[in-house]
Amino acid sequence: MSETTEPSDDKYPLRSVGRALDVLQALGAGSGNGMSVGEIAEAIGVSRSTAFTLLQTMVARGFVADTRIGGARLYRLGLTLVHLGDRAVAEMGITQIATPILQQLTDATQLTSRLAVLDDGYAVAIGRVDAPGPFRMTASLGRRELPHCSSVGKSLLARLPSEQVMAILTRLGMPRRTEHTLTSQAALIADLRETAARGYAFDNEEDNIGVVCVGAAVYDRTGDAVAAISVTCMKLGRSEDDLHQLGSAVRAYADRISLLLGGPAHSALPPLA
Amino acid sequence: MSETTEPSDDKYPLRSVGRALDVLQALGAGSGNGMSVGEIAEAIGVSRSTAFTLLQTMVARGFVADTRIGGARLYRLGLTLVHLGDRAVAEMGITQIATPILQQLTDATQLTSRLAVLDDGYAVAIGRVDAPGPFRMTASLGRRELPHCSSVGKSLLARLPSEQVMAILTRLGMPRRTEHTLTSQAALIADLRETAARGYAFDNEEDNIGVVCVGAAVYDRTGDAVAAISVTCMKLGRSEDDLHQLGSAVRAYADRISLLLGGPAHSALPPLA
DNA sequence: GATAATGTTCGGCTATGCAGAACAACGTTC
DNA sequence: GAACGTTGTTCTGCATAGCCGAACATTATC
Repeated sequence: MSETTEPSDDKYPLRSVGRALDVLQALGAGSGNGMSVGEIAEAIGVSRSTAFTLLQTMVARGFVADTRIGGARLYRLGLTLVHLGDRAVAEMGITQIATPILQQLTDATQLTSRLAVLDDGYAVAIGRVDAPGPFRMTASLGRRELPHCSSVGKSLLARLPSEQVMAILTRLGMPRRTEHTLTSQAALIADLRETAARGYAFDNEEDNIGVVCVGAAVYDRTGDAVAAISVTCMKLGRSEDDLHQLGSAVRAYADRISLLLGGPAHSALPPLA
Repeated sequence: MSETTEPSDDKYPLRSVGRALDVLQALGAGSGNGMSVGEIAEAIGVSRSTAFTLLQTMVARGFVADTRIGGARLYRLGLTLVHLGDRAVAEMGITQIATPILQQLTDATQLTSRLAVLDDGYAVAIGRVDAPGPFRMTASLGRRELPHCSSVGKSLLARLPSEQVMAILTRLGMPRRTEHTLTSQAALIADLRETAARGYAFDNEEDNIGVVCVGAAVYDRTGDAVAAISVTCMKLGRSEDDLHQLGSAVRAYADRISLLLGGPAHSALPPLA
């Protein structure tokens, strides 16, 4: 997985600020073993001295941590970011309510479960309970994921008016991730209709071969889908029936969260506008 | 809790970057309901137009999220920060190993448990498992906390050579937080000696009246205290004996994490240098 | 010990980012 | 419903903050 951090064409008002953010994203995309000044400079396309100055200011504030190792310095993401990320999640409110239910869902299914919201059209996970055991299924938080090949994305899109869905899909595109990815708006909207009817969504190897996710939406007082939850598992040896059974289980847990928010269960939803 | 975000005397190389980071910290310290351009401008001490430009660049990158509400705009922390915070924690490695044990500790004690490391002398939580029930004991992640009045802080300091401890204490100061806070280096070092001997540390209403924490250090292959765990509870009606019993329980769970890291249990530690 | 590969500092030119004021879009009040 | 106040947004010009390249310092490598 060689993610290249593109120097994000600085057409933004504040160049130095943009570059500072580039540094953070480069460190976030990096191998995790830290980066040297030179590496960072190259990654964001500036001179070493510029990168150095950027890093200095961010280290002073705890946004970047540095560790000297002999004459060299390695830079990594600082813990201030942990704090801000935690605050950002806390401000969303849903997380505290949902996490215990996610834990129950993971206990019941032995699968990694996630909580996600729609952000600017993207599906973004804001909570997670890892499956027991050393399985290390990469479930990162806060990363923007395309909604058309994600169970939480589809759960959330399913309750949106189709003009809005089409606007989002047009804006973000529907790139093919696997041979099962739905790449036409018509196909996806048909899938969303089914999803809305049954109350749970599938990602059937549409994002990664061999991996399936099952998601269901969470509704607040106003009946809007404000979030979605999902579980992730291996396709290997699971029948259609198994997946549908999993689906109604996930939907049941989602309904429990909706209940805590004062929202309706899926079965009590008003029809789509 | 009226935390004022001081405009952090811009004596840093890059002014605009420093201000951008100020904006993030202001949003993090804010009420959580979002802030307007004007509020932010005032908080960090710049003109409205400057704040506006700063916000624009950060919104474009997802570091800040904006929500229009009528003609007004409210800014809050963006989800990109969640991603970076998650990456920062993931890069520390310990978290994945420790979290299941923290969960067990919380299950066994019904108390909120935390995992923390020493960062620049400060104690910083990087993992947390909340107690069941709606108790809302504020346990924020990633915030720098003074080590002299924290059970995790004291657990970590206890295994450091006393010159280093004194250097840290001198640098950070030992402000009085409650009537029980240890405010002299001599008193704290005596406490640390006891802590090192028994393998668990107390914060006995030293940070907040009515709240006690019990912590224990986690050791890696090299025998260094790389992290510490703790539980937090109300003082109300707990005897000395109860707390010591809790202490040896926390120590036992910390030892389990050390074991997973290939490090020694507390009882197998070499004597201090 | 010489060479290479870093990290760090310096200085000068330029473009950048700053503030303040003008403009626009709302909400509010009488 | 019109005048006002408030807040978000754009504009413009000047000063300086920030960028690069090159020199210097430091540490690994052979």
